[in-house]
Amino acid sequence: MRQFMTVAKALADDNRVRVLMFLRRGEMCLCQIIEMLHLAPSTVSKHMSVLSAAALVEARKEGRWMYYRRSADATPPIREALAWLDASLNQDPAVRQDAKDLKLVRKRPLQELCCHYKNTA
Amino acid sequence: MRQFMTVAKALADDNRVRVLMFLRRGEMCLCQIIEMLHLAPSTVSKHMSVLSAAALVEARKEGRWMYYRRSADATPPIREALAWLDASLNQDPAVRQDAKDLKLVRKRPLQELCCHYKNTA
DNA sequence: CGTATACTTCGTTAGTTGGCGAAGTATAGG
DNA sequence: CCTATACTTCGCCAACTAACGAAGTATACG
Repeated sequence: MRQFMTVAKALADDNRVRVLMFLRRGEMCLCQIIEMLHLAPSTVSKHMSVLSAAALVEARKEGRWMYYRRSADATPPIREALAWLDASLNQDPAVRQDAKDLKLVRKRPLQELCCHYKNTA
Repeated sequence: MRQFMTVAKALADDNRVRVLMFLRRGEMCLCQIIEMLHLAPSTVSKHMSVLSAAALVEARKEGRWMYYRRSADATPPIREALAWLDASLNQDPAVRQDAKDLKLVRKRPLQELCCHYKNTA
């Protein structure tokens, strides 16, 4: 029950759900997620730790960068949760717009994105 | 997105999830749910309105009593959500204990249960 | 080393949510 | 009608949460 509620509460926030939809297409650097959400780095970092604690995403550190992806070896409950999400939001206008924006963000070099600490590009 | 979030937020509360698990076995009167949750009638009523707004349950009025059941003609997203819930919690100890208690509550006549307003039976 | 960069942790604040009891609404029964 | 009962709505309070910026940690690079 406790475990289920951790997942349920993780899914009860718009921005975290958006991130999970971003990650359908593969892993992302934190700075890319920051760019997509237009939120403060500390806020996004917290969101990712919530998703991570719920085992909805896995994290990987590479040098100074953190990469996140949907959990690969997810348990059946987690897989069902993500299936529900995908089924519900696949056709969603906001999610589709995000997917469009994401394509552009993925094309930009990481160095350009990772400057959320001096300017708000 | 908005619709999905309504459902996700409805599932982000322990007591509401418990109610959805109660309703696996068929419809229940509000007073039975009150008895199971041991919460104030007004609180339970609010919980049920949240589940109702999310289309996770349907309500039926019969005289002075309100009956609730899992939505019969639920949309695919709602069905996926409930499937996720069932898959995650079927083996859960707390849910199993609730199921035991529920069997006893169902056997008691409604008149006996519906007295949450004078005594706390 | 020391500095810059990427991220995390901490403390604060504003908004949300779950709980209650009191008051309001609706229905059954005298 | 009038009362009792079943539920809902409202107003309040305590607890939680998302957001931020400032300070802290870790890694690359001169």
